Amino acid sequence: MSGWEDIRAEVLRRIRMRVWPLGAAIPGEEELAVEFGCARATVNRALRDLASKGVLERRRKAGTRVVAIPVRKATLDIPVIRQQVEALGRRHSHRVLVQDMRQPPGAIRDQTGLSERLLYLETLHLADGRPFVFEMRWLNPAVLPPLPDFAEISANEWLVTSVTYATGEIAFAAEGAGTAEAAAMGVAMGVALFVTERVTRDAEGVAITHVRLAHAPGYRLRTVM
Amino acid sequence: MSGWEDIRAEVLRRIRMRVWPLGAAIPGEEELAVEFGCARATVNRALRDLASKGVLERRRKAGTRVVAIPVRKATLDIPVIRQQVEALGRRHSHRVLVQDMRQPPGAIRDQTGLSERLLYLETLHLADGRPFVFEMRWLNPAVLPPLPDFAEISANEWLVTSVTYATGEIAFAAEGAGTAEAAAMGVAMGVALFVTERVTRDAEGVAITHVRLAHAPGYRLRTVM
DNA sequence: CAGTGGTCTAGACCACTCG
DNA sequence: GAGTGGTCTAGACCACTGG
Repeated sequence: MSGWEDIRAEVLRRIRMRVWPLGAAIPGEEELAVEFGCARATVNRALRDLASKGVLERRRKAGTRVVAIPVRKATLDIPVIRQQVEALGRRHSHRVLVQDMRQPPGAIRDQTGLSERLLYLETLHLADGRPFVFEMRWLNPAVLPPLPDFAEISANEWLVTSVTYATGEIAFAAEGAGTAEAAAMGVAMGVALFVTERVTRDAEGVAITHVRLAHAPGYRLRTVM
Repeated sequence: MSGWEDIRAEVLRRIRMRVWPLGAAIPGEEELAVEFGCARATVNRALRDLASKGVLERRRKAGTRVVAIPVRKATLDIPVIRQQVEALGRRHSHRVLVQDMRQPPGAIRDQTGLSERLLYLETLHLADGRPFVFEMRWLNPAVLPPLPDFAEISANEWLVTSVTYATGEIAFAAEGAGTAEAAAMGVAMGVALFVTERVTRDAEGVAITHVRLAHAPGYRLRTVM
């Protein structure tokens, strides 16, 4: 027993076996380093990892304790739509249905903090020619480089390469298909669609884009714990 | 400039400014440590963090390069339902609607790898007395401690404290309300519901439980990037 | 096989925060 | 104020893998 992953495993074992009960404090790093016969940095690495996964809670001076009611954390991959399609072994294409400048509605203004006129795009993404995702996007030209021809490269893909590593919020929901979605995706109104909504911001917190993706019926977002 | 977070910020800046273009290799840790005037371990920490977020790709011998088409990673919190409800400032309660031993249907057998008879539970979770989540759960008694009275403590909550830090898979989808869900939640058939499906496994990979949570209309799963 | 990242060590200082 | 985790350093060895 010496690597930090071994130490993490031993700590987990003690939690499972109730050697360290839920909600209880565990020994300090120094003490564990002595017991495990390793450097404190190694213990630190193991405990920090478990804290990042919601198993432990750590505070200076207060020490480390096992979380009483764990809030598990899972990691999601947010790929570009073209990659999603190609990962399924299908061919991606897209069609721009709407592109103009317009005033954002109230809901978009609230989420982005932008009230000026924005570029609005409706794009249908296809997998092997069949509807895959219906995208409704608002772009803030004020904080973007010169825009390309979105018939050539989808806004979805252009943004990840032109705006590297921005921050923002994501939300997932289930919604019945609206008029535009039903028409574009060839489904009945009200059919349950998986919807992803995202606001992307630059380093100063100014909104770059707001996008709403409605996925075709049957779509599942997966991950492991 | 000296902490690992400062170094991470500087690396990100260079990527955004295209000093290091998308897809290109960046200097080795040794070289960067000299340039930044810090220890190699500090550079390592910064680069490892960016790799875990999908910005960099690292391989021994091959070195570190900027990912050409970034796959952003987001972290989700998976709380216990009672915590979710209470975080909204509402009061949680639950009702067990069905509890018996039965043969799992094909879909559950495929996902869990279990074909023997399992304990089946249908539970309705309420927030301030109104339907919040409809839970359909399969439990494998063979790998569980003695079961409690699920009218007292919901299976959802009992499991997180009795089966600490298990692994498994999660999937999210949008589905129209089925017969059981429509009746239990008081909504019309076919209404779009946000559905969470989870398989939990013990250390040996044996399925402990399969659960399907149908959230009441309006539910949104949120996170930040 | 050799270069690069992955990890460990022993020691040190610091920042936060509980009491 | 003092105890605990957070981080940094300088050096070392190791594991993986590309050429």
